[in-house]
Amino acid sequence: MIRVLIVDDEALVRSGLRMILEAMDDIVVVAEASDGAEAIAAVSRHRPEVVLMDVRMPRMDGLAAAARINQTPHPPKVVMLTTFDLDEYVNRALRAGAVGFLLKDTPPHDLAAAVRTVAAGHAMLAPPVLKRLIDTFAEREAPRRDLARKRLGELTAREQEVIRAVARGLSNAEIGRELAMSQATVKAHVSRALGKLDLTNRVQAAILVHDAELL
Amino acid sequence: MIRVLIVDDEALVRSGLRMILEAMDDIVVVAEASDGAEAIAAVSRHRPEVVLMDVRMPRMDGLAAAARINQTPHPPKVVMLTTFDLDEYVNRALRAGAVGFLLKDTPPHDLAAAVRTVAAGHAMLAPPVLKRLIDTFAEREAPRRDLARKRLGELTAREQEVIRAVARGLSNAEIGRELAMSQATVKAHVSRALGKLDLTNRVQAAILVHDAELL
DNA sequence: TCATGGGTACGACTTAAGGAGGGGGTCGCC
DNA sequence: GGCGACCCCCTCCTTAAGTCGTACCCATGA
Repeated sequence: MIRVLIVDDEALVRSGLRMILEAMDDIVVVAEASDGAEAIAAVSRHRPEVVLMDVRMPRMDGLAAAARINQTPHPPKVVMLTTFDLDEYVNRALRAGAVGFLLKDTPPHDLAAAVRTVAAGHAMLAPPVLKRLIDTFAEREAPRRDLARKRLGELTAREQEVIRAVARGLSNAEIGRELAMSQATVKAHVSRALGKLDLTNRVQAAILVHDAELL
Repeated sequence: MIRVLIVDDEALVRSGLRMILEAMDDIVVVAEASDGAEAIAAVSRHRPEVVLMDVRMPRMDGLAAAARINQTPHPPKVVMLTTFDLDEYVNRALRAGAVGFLLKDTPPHDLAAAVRTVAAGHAMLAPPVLKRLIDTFAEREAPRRDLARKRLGELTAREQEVIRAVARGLSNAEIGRELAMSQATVKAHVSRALGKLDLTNRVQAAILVHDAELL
């Protein structure tokens, strides 16, 4: 039997979820809570394996509650529920330690499957949410990274070496030692690189390298 | 009818997949290919909606092929297949534009469901893969970020403001103008912040702020 | 062939950053 | 009222960073 805690500020939503889940013979709803604070209390009292929790709630919201719940000794798997798939929620929820993210219009069958999936230790995201996550991951980050790489690509090999060392926080003297060139040459490379990249100081260059995700 | 292209270097795997998929009455396998190069040719010839492609193949591997396929005008949805859930593959595959990632031991029913899911425009990852993705996303990055935040938290409010401005690549003079304080004060704040953080120059501070993902 | 241009390298010079050591001021708290 | 923490500012000084001019190597091609 998978022990589930339902958290939502609307009683109607809670009873709807309860009905769906209680219909499964391997799932039991051990408690309900109507906000984050109650949820935390309910977790320690009822020790559920899975928590289905709304994102938006009065007093303490689902994200904060999820974070708190995941700091307890043997935390249950937290699945966030939401009406809309707002991606800032997704990222924050995952960082808060949630292992699932479902839309409230998920069909009963899928809901039960999701509960079983997370109870089995797997992560589970509704397709639109997953798609959004991938988009964020693969595309939203990529343009800045790719632009940064492209810009760095305009530098000569030696300039790139120097600029990467700059981005590690090294001084010109340290770079000179590391790359076996005089400090004057390091400065010349940095200066030429800054000119090519249209930057005014080495901190900006360091930021660019970090955006390019090249250490 | 969902038109599918199967790409794998082993004929046995191809016929296995074909058998599973052809058993579904809404899916048709329009072609097979045995490596990445063939896959690209087959995509332009047969215009499939979904491509099921092995990651590891001779000549051109699945990741490279996926990237090339996604550069074509109306690219099909690419689902990567793999035996093991090596996460470097996952990240690279998603960056290459793949919208799905399945393990080869996926049950027939799930395989068909995955094909329908991606054909419907959704993303689809096998649970272990998804879990790994989330872990990478939510946890592997987190420690460094949290440590950086903790360290920055030791600074006073004003010091933090100054250091964040530093991390944007501003000079002391610019920071002074922006925060309405003299350049001397900016220097004093920077200097004390560097001392507290045990750093030797502003580039290192900038890196720290970027690790903290603030700004 | 020798002229040209890009890459690399250096030193001299100017400007920015950082350190040391102060002096005030406000605010909250014992 | 004294104390500590934070904030703001200053001067003097040292060191680091950035700019400019120049020189050399070497490939490319007119």
